[in-house]
Amino acid sequence: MPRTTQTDLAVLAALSVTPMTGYALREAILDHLGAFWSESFGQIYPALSRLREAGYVEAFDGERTGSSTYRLTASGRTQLVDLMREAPVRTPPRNGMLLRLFFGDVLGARACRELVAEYRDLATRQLAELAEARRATEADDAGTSQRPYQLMTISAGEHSARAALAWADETLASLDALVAAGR
Amino acid sequence: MPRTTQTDLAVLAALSVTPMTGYALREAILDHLGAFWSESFGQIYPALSRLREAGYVEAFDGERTGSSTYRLTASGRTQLVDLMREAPVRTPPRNGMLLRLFFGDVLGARACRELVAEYRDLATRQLAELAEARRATEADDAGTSQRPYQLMTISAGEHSARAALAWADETLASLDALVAAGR
DNA sequence: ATCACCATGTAACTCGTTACATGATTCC
DNA sequence: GGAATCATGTAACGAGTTACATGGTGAT
Repeated sequence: MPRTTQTDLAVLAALSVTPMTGYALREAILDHLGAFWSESFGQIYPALSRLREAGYVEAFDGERTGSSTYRLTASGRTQLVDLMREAPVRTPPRNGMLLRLFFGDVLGARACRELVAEYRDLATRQLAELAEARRATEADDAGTSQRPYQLMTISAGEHSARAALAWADETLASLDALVAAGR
Repeated sequence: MPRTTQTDLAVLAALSVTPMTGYALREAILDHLGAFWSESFGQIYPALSRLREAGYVEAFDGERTGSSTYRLTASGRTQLVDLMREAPVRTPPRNGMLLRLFFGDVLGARACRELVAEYRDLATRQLAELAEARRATEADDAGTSQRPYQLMTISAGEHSARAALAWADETLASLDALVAAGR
């Protein structure tokens, strides 16, 4: 089994939709995949060099001097499908908020309340962003074959954010009860 | 702002409950925090050395030769509280399943269905584990001051897993419709 | 004795971020 | 001409995993 870079997969997948510069790639990933994926420049540029050497993408001069736009090659598309078929890599969980809450008696109910309240805000913001993304996706006439899949990922975010919200409300109530009961 | 290791926080927090060996530490983290935290030996042992040099933990000989049990010192408890008060580190999201689903037309509806079905299974397993954890926590008479907090983290897992389950069911139906409509 | 488990530790490797350096273009 | 934005790239750093090496203990 050869090496598999998660970044390669994301980059090839994004380029399969439309050719882009490295800079635009990052923006596209942030805009469209931001809820469940992220890449930084420090990953994207080395990845593009690697993929070009492997023949999976090719660069052609962009509109500006000193910028190049990348497009997927035929072998790049094959590689993309291969990478997609590999089992997703599970990132080991690391939720700093829940870690702190688990040991909440060290921190005190008041401080925990703040942690959870912040988490609730985050979920609210995510819901708003997802609503916007849903509207944009449903309005977009191009790429109708991609739309149902994109809506599924948006729905995943919505389910998750609503669950976070419900949990936060329930937990804030419990924490308030703890505070009222003399910490 | 000095360095902050996530691992230090987890280790100090776990040792605040009861003294342990490095090996037991890993088991405890896996058992009790597994749903939202993870540490490997490669992190734990160096962390223990570091923390001992800093005076945050001290080792005393364990029951076996060649094993030492670590306990939190007074300054370690102070440090623990300080670390807890720091804002949780946000891990950038990386969900390989959703990445693949977003570009689902590259992969095809059938393969996507399998991805989602696996995800559903995972959520089901998590729910079972959480039910067990809830029972164990509610039955445990020791450390009653920690119990409400532990139940909150269990509830977080339950909300999240139930949301994953609901989404998966909804999405499997959509994918079936796509397959039926001629892929 | 041998197997399973307890226990410790390190080295190699991958991944990923942040900060920095650099420069072009566009808009005002 | 100055600011914001587009664009590329690298170096330093931190975090984390896996695999390996090593040995003690307890039960059968």
